[in-house]
Amino acid sequence: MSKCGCQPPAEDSIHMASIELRKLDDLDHDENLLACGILSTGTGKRSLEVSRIDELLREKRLRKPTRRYIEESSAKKSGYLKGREKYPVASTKDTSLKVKSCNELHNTGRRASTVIHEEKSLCGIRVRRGRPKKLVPQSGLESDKEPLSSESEDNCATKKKAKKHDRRKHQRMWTPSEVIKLVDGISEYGVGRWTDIKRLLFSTSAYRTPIDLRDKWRNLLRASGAEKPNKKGVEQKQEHSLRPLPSSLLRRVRELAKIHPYPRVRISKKSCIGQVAPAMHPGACKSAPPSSLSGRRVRRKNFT
DNA sequence: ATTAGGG
DNA sequence: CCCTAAT
Repeated sequence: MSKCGCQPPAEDSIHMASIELRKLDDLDHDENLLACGILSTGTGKRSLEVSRIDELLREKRLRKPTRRYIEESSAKKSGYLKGREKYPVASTKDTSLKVKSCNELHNTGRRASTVIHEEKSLCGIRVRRGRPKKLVPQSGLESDKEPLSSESEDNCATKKKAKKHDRRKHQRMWTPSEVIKLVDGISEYGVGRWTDIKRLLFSTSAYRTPIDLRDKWRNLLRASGAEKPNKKGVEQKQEHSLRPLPSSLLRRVRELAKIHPYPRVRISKKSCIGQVAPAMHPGACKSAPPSSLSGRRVRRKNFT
């Protein structure tokens, strides 16, 4: 009978133990395990068990847990989870850091190899969005994780083949529901209010920074063919995408594109003389009311 | 701190 | 997506 609740050493005791170790790389626990093993085995085949335990210990000593490994392992076990980070301030810190690094690199000139190395490792542990860290399960963010489909979220990311292509570390597919929500938010609050939209509609998303929303909107515009009427008769190829957007969405996007000057009115390169901003109809667009320019940072009631 | 634009 | 410049 094991009094400490540990399983008696079995064939795969090592495996189990390793898992345990990974979970909580703690010496105390390890010692507990050892004690448990000894106790449970009693005096019978003690030598054998002891040797096993010794092996176990050695194994542990050999491979260090490594926080990264722990994190990844834990994350994978729990399905990698869906949250990414918090989106907010981390980016700033990260950016500044990186910028500084770059500056240093430029300043020091040739002997940058060290710096480069540093930056690489820095990128490796970058916390901006890639690190699931601890993450809470989908407790609160169900509103976003509609039961629609796929939502594998993780495996469809970017790790597939691009390991060295720094750009696009990780992308997440936009689910139809997300796009709908985005369009919804844009139609409600107007183009450009990305932060507001993010806070209101994607507050639980954990990924999807305001910039992402804007980018997605840009892509939507491109996809809906609402941009660039093309002076010449060149027809826009519909770009048969692998993920054809629902026609309803397309229509909405087009509508929004009509009333929202996202790509900002194209001002002629040389002359902006006759360019008058096409006054948008008051009722059509709630965005950019000149009067609210000062107080546009109003916070909506947002529940956590 | 956010946004727009470009890569 | 990521980065940078501009506000």
